[in-house]
Amino acid sequence: MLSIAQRRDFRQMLLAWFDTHARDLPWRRTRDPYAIWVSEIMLQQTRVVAVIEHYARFMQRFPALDALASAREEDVLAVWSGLGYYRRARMLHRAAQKVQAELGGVMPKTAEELRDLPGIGAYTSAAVASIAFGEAAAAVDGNVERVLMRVQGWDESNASATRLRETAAEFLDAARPGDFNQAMMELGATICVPRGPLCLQCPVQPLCATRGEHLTGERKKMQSRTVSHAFARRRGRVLLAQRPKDASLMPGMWELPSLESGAAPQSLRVLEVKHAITVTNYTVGVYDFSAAGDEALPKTEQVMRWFAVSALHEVALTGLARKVLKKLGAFPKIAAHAKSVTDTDSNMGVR
DNA sequence: TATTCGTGGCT
DNA sequence: TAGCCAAGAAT
Repeated sequence: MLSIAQRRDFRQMLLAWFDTHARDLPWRRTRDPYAIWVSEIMLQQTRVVAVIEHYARFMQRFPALDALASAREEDVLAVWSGLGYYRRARMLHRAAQKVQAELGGVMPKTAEELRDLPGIGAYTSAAVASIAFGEAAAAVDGNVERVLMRVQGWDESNASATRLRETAAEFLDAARPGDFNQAMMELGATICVPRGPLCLQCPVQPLCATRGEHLTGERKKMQSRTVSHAFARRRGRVLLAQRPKDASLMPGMWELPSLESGAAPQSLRVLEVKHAITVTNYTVGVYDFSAAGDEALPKTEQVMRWFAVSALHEVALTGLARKVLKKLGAFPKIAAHAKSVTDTDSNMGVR
């Protein structure tokens, strides 16, 4: 364990490094608590590069808390489409409505109060409170845990969550808590990376007990599955199916209609893609029904609807559906702003 | 405490 | 290429 004087040195060295090496990220250019909140939710278990695009679109569409609170959930999901972990979007939306309805549209300013909002847990409450409001709360994410474990020379046998939280609080720079928290994460994301840490570039290397990789535990191995989906495009529209509202995975979102394996002739097979969702690796076969008659379209219990290709930006698509539609040239390259997203009159007898 | 929730880039 | 992994929260 570092001494009090060593922890003071650690803060000084880390913050000096952060002041000169911090990445220029969109959410670091604002002090708007709402904007910082949105960024923190998007960044949960999601890489910075993946967040940047979605963040810009989200803030353009929902620039302030009241705009998000008054939006429809399906429109929030459409902007979130492709980012994954869609529960985050639903809870962010609900939390905005709660702040608007119960708190007069004013965000809570302490970690403790933020913690009561849907989707805000131990990490996010501390991150928002420290970055947006200057509260001396230690934010402990995966980066911070890894940095602390290496600095202390701990492995998974002696680094409990409680111990890491307590240690993070002891390390925290109470004068610049927001910067310190971000600096710890920045260090973990760019220098103290999981595999092959760049110790020679590390600003706190002299204080680190490990100076290299540390032991990590076993990972659960992935399952593999083969699935088939139907693609049908007619007169600028594509046929999509809605996942059940009570599905555990991506409820209510739109995807290509499912096919029983072997239900479609091989002659219609136009594409094969690999797609991993949580613990399963999918091999996805896509069958083109565009030229087939209505009677040949897959029979399914799912709700199905024809969508204009030009308006697919406004639809809450699954990432897999988006990927396949892009590969088949059925996804708009420029953002469309069509008012009418669906055309129920062209349902063509499909259940 | 252990699972479940997406996706894409990297090695 | 087949994993590995990311600014976690809810249940």
